[in-house]
Amino acid sequence: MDLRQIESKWRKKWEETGLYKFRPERADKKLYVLEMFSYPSGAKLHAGHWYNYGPADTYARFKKMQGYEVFQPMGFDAFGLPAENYAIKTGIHPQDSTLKNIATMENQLKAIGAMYDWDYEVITCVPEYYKWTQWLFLQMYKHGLAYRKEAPVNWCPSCNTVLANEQVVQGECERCGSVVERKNLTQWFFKITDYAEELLRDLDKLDWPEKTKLMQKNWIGKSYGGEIEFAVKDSDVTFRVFTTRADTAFGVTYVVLAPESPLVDKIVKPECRAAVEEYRKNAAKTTEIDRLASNREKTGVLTGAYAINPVNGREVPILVADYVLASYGTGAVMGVAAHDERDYVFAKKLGLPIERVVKGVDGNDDLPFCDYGVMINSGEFDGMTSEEGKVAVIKKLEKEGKGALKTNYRLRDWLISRQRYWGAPIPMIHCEHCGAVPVPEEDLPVRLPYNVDFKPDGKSPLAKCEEFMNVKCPVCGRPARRDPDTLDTFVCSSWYYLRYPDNKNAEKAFDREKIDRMLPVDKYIGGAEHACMHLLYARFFTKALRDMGYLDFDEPFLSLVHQGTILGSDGFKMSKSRGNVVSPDDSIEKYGADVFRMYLMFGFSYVEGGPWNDNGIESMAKFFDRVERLIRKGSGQDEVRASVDAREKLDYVRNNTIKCVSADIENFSFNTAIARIMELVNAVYDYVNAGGATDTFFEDCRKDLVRLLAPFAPHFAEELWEILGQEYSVFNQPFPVCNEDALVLRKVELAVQVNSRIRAKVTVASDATREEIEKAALAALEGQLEGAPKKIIVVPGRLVNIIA
RNA sequence: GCCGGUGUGGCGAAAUGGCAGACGCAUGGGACUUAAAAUCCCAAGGUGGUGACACCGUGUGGGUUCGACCCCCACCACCGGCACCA
Repeated sequence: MDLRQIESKWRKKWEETGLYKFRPERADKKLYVLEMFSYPSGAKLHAGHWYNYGPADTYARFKKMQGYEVFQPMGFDAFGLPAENYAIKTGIHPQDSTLKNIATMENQLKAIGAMYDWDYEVITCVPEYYKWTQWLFLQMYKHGLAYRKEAPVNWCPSCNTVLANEQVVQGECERCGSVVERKNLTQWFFKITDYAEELLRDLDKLDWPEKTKLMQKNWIGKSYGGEIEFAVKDSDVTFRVFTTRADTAFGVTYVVLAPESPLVDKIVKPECRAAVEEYRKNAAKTTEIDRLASNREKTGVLTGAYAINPVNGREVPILVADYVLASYGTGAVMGVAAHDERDYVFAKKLGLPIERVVKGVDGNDDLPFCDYGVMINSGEFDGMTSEEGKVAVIKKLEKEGKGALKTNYRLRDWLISRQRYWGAPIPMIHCEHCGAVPVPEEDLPVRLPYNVDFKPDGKSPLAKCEEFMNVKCPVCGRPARRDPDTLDTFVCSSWYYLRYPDNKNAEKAFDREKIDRMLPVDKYIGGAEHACMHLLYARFFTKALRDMGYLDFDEPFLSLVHQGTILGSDGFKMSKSRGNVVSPDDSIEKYGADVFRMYLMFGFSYVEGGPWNDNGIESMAKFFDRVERLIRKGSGQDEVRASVDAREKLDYVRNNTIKCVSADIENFSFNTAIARIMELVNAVYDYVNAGGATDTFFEDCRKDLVRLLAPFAPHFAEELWEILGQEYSVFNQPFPVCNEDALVLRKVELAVQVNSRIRAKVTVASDATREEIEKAALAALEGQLEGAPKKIIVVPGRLVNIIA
C-alpha cells in the first residue's frame, strides 16, 4: 500500500466532509483537548513537535470514538524574541517572516493527520488577537492588578540594549560577550502575588503530575513565621525582620539590612557613611547572577547604629550586607550566628559574637546548630521546644505590639514590560499632566507599527517611532507619549485557550456563556519546561478574570500531561548548534506519517522520552504490512470454522486487548497499547493459521482490530476500513467495548512454589476452591515434600506458595 | 547545598507486593526459493549440565515480608528544577 498516497487521499476526504468540525450544538458532550500551541520558528517541525502532537491526537481520536465531541484547536504563539533576532540578523521584518512561517507550519501540522479544526485557529500577533491581549491588560490595570515600579533589566553596554534573561549567558551578552550590567527602568508588573495563596491551595484540585505541582509549590514558596520589631537606639526609627525561627530570637547578636533598603540612609552614623555608601555602590554594580551565587564569600559593613532586641532589650549592631535581599520579607534579617548557616559564616568573618540559645536533644554541641531543639538562655522560654517557642515568642511580642505571626511567599510579581519591538504594545499613555493614562477601550488595538527601526541602539524600538509615540492624552487632550514597551509574550499565551472557542468574536475577548460551556480544558498536553512560568501565569489569569466576573471557573487546565523530550541520538537536547536535530521529513517521505507517529508512540515511554534512534522504524512499517495482509485475506465465506477452543482463545485476546488499549490510552501509555494491538494481530494470525478460519467471528475481530488501530494510524485505518467494505468513516464508529465475559477463563495456570521458589506449574479450573487448589499443588509436587507443610499461601489466578 | 525523578537483557522497553524481561529491534536456526528479498515458524537474561534441571540475576549495601524492580534505611551515578528566601 502506498501510504503517502492514501494519506493525502483521506486528508482530502476528511476536509471535504468536515469530519472533524466541532459541533457546538453537542457541547454538552464536549471534551476540550489542548496541546500547547507552537512557536512559528523558521525551521520545520522536528521530531519533538510530532512527539507532542501525534500522541495527543491519538488520545483525541480515541475520545471522539468514545462519543465525545472533541474540541482540539491549534494556533501560534507568534510574538517573541526569536523572530526579532532573526530580523536583526537578516533584515527580514518579523511580521513577514512570522506570517510566512505560520503558513508553512500549518501545512506541516496538517501532515501529522491530527483532527485540528482550523476554523478555530488563533494567532497571537494579529491585531484581531492582540487587541484583546491589550484589553486584558487594561482590565488588570483597572482592577489594581497592574502597576509600575522600578526594576532592574539586563543591560549590555556594548550593544546598548536590554537583554532578555535567555540572552544572558553566564553573565555575558549572548551576542558580543560583554559583561552584562543591571540598570533600573520603570516597568509594568502584574500582581500575581495577590493570588499566591489560592494558586498554592488549588494545586490540590488538579490532576497534574505531582512533580509539576511540587515545582509550582516551591516556586510560590510559602513559609510560616513571624515579624519582630526592632527599635533603633537613640532614634524613633523602628523596623521589622521576618523570621521562621523566632525561637532563636534571644540569640540575636546583630541585625542586617539589605543594601537597597531605604532604611540605611536614615540610620547610618556619620563616621560609617562613606564605607556604607561605597558598599552600596559596589552591590548595585554586581550583577544579579554574581550576587545569587550561593558560595560567594559573605561581605558586609557596620552602620554604626544599634538596634534593640525586643525580647531581651539587648543592643546589637546594625550592618548592611548583600546576602540580605531587599525583595524578600522585609529586607532586613536578625543575625543568629549560632543557629543559621549563613549568619554563622558571616559572624565568623566579621568577628561578631555567637551565642547559643537552642540545645540539641542528643547533646550535640557543634555550631551552627540549625535543627529544632530545646530553648536555653531565653528567659521565661527556657525549656520550650523550638516548635512551641517560635510561636510563643511571637505571640508575646504581638501583645506588646512588637511582632506578628506572618506568612511569606517567595513568589514575586510578574514583570511584563519588554523593551522589544515584536510584541503587543502596552496600551498606556504617559501624560505630563495626568500621569499614566490607559488607552480608552474603544481605541484598541494600539497597532504595532510596521515601519520601525528595530535594530538595537539603546532604546525600545517603538520609542524611536514618532508617529507611534505621539498621541493626545485621552484625559486632558494635550500632547502625550505612548508607552514604548511591549508585553511579555507569556501574557499572550496566558489566555489563548480562552480565545479558541470564540476566536472570531470582534466585540469581546470571548463570550462568557460560550467559554463557561467550553472550559476548563479537559486535557492539556505540553512540555514540562513550562511548569513554573506559562502554567502558573495561565492559572493566575483565569483566577483574576473570574474575580472580575468574566468567567466562572477557577482553573484553566483540569488535567495535564507532559510529554518527555526526544533527545538527539547523542543523548543531548536537540539543538542547531550541536547539529543533532532530528527532522522527521526523511522518515515521513519514506514511510508516511502514520508509521512515524506509531513509531514514536511505540519506541518511547511517553512521559520519559529519550535519545532518538531509528532502529525500529522499519519494523513498524513491516507491522503495517502485516496488518494489511490480514485485512486483505479472503473472508466472509463462513465455511471454514475454527474449533471452539481456538475461538475462545482469540476472543479472550481480543477483549483483553480492547480493555488494555482503552486503559492505556487513557493513561497516555501508548507504547503498551500498541504492544497489545500487536498481540491481537499475532493472535488473529494464529487463529487463521491454525484453522484457516475465515468466518464471521474472524470478520468481527478484524473490524475491532481496525477500530483499535484507528486512533494511532488514522489514514491507514480509514483505508483498511474501506477495504473491509465498511461505510465511511471509521471515526464515526464506536471504539470497541470489552466483553468481560470473554475474559473469564475456564482454566488457569498457577505457579507452585515451595518456600517461595518455583518448583512446578499446575492448571486448575478458574473457579476452583482453595482446597482444590492446595490439593492440586501438592499433587504437582509428586510427594517431593517431606512432612506436612507449615503454611500454604494461595494467590488466586497467580500462585500457590507452600511453606515447608 | 536543597527538592524531585531515573537506574531492569546486546538495544527500545514491560511488570495492582505474587511466575522479572510483555511487545518489539538486533541475533541464531528452520520452512518457502535455483538464489536473494519478502513472508511464515521456532529459539533466545547469565553461568553450569547432553538433558530434565540447578544456581545467579532489576545501580550498591542493609531491612520488612511466606514472597520485593515495587515498601523502609543508607549510599553511588545520571537527569531535571530551585539556589544566600532569613
